[in-house]
Amino acid sequence: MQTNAQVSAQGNGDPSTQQLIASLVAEGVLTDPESPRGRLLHAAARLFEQKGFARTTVREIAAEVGILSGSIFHHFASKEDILCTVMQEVTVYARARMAHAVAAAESPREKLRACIVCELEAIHGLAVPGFSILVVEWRSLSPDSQKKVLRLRDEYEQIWLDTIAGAHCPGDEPALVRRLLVGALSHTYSWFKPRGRGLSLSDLADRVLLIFAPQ
Amino acid sequence: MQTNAQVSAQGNGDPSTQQLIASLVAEGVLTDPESPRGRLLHAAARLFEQKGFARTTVREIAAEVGILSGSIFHHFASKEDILCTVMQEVTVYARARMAHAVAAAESPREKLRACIVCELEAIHGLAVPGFSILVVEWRSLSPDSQKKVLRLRDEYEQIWLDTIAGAHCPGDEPALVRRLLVGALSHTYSWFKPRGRGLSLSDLADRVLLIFAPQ
DNA sequence: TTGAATACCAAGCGCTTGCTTGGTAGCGTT
DNA sequence: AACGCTACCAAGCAAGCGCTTGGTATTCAA
Repeated sequence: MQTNAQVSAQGNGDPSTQQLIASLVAEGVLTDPESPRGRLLHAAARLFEQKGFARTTVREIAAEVGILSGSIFHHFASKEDILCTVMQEVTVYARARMAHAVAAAESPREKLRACIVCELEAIHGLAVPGFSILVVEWRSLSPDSQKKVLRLRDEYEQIWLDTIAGAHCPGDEPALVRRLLVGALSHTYSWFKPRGRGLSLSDLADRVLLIFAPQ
Repeated sequence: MQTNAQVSAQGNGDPSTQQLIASLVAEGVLTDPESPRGRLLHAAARLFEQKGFARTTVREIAAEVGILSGSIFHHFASKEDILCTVMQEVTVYARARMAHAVAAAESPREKLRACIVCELEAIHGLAVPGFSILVVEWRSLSPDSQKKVLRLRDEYEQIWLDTIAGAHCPGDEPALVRRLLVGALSHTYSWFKPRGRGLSLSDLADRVLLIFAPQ
């Protein structure tokens, strides 16, 4: 494992990102983004994020990759299957990315900051395309599909809980802090613009850290 | 104004709640809940909250009040018009309720706590049926409809901002605190159960206050 | 007694939706 | 050359959707 490679916020182009994706594809937990199935998943994620699941049609997803709507069902059992797969792969990738960032940080407080930055980058489309779908479209999933995603989500949340526990936040209730934090961070999606001239993402992370882990 | 009538969390049955509604109806800013239009709005709010806007059909809303689907369009121009009206009336009512609670509290810190409790009660369906729709279904609204609701929403938010400014939260940035707070509180919808045997709503409000306004 | 307004029904139109079916082109393997 | 696999097309079905239209029952004021 390369210790000096802190995951950057510059998107999907840089080498360390591609390396992470490649290793996850090799593990079999991520679909190859170059494959037809992979390209469909990316197109669907983009559309679901942009317009929402219910307002996105399978015809639009198909058109995005240049095939007809019927051909989608060669790769997925149903429209919901697409959403479920997107959510699973997004979760797997986000988890791997955050684990990487936490391992690279040194102090407990820096580790917590790394988590915050990671999730903010994910929410704002700087690092994990489709991440916001996990929050917004949760109810569009059937109970069975929810269980599948939840199993992966638990692994993601465990990193958070361990990190919060290490940082000694007020009240010493990591689960509660995480719950308030995930809400606060998710909601930044609807007001924070990382490319604006005001608050930067790094500034925002500092402000959040100041409130949830003062000292 | 009756100063001793703190708005309770017991739902829609108690006298002070009915009095508040009646006065808003008299002002013309709320539809009479007994009227056909009012009953449709309540049914729609319930269904939108339960199943989401896209997954609720006008036929279901109509059936809920015992009429046929076509008859709905005697009262509303479109399905979206129903959603927009629901959101407007929910906002008006929530604002009135919170203004009342803030006025009844004495210290700045207690006023902030009153806001937190008010919004938690609203989110968890204890006081303002349909409140969660404002958060979850925002994107289901056309830009024009969004503007209409936003104008009312601003009045609601102003109460929050003034109250936060008075309580001197860390960083002294009321707008930022409110933004993190609204996310944290909204998200409690997906994990906090006010009727459970664990944390009570009042306990939760205390914990939130401890983090966002320590002292 | 008339007329307007309100609230609703009965029927169905036009459109979109997710998804199915039967078939084909290209490609690597044997 | 024959096979099988992957990826896709062409056509369309069945169902559900929001919404329209023309008409009726009831109520209440003039």
